[in-house]
Amino acid sequence: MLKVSRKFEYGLHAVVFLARKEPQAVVTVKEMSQDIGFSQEFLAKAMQNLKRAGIAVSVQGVNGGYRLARSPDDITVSDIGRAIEGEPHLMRCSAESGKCEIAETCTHRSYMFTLERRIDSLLAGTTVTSLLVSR
Amino acid sequence: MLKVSRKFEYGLHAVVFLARKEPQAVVTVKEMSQDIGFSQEFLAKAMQNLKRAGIAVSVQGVNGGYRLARSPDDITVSDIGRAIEGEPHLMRCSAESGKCEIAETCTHRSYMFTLERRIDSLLAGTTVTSLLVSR
DNA sequence: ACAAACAAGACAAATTTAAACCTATTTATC
DNA sequence: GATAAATAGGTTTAAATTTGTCTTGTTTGT
Repeated sequence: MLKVSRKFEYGLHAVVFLARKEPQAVVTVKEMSQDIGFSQEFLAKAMQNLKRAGIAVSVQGVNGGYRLARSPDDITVSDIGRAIEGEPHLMRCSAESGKCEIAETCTHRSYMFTLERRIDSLLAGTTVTSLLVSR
Repeated sequence: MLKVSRKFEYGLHAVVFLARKEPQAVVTVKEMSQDIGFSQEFLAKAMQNLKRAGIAVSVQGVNGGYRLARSPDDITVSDIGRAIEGEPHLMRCSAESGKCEIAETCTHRSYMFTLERRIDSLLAGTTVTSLLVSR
């Protein structure tokens, strides 16, 4: 219940990894995947998602790699989730009306949507910086 | 991102359906699936989960069916989620240490666990009764 | 006895996720 | 300019999960 994908885990680890480096340090996918122990190719896909979402910036060519596009203070778990898994949609009807057979007569949708927003608010309130301090 | 399974949706609908009936009314899976428009066989599986979790009570034989085991006030979205999809585990390492390659050296697990608990608290704070009032 | 209904395991189909493969492009260095 | 390191991204394969169906059994009111 409520679990995130492995790709999300990879991406989150990578962002935390980059956040621990000097602000503008460029790190290769190879280095990250070796340090973390994940599939290099698959982590590369996650990094591409993060790049397209404006969370990471890529540097091509030799000595290339990735760095964070902005301060860890300004990147949230919600941002990473949206970048890799798309918008939060607790129920199918939230993703697209018509996806649920009884959307018209359903009386509890609106409350579930509220719940969805509250969950996302929790994720949006968790910055990468807050993940850096070990507790 | 963050989506629940179809089985969960079916189960949630069924619980809300039962909650709208008189307290001890027994309803068949057939009636519920026809009213709601879901696969009868599959909804039956969801009902079995709800029964095992002590959320619904089954009545066998002719005129049998299901009724809620307790007041809608005392059934939460978290209960239904646990009954159908199991415990909430945002990350693999929360489900079982050793499921993640870097659990030992991972510094942000604990914070993610906190986040997991907070999300579950939101679900646990949403009773079926609160889903009944249309807004 | 019969029919309606739940119980539950086994199976099959469909979908999603994870991973691998391959080709192209970019760019620093020699 | 050639080369090698790296990202870009599409295609395909493999694995896992979800969804749905089928079948058999049990319970119980009529």
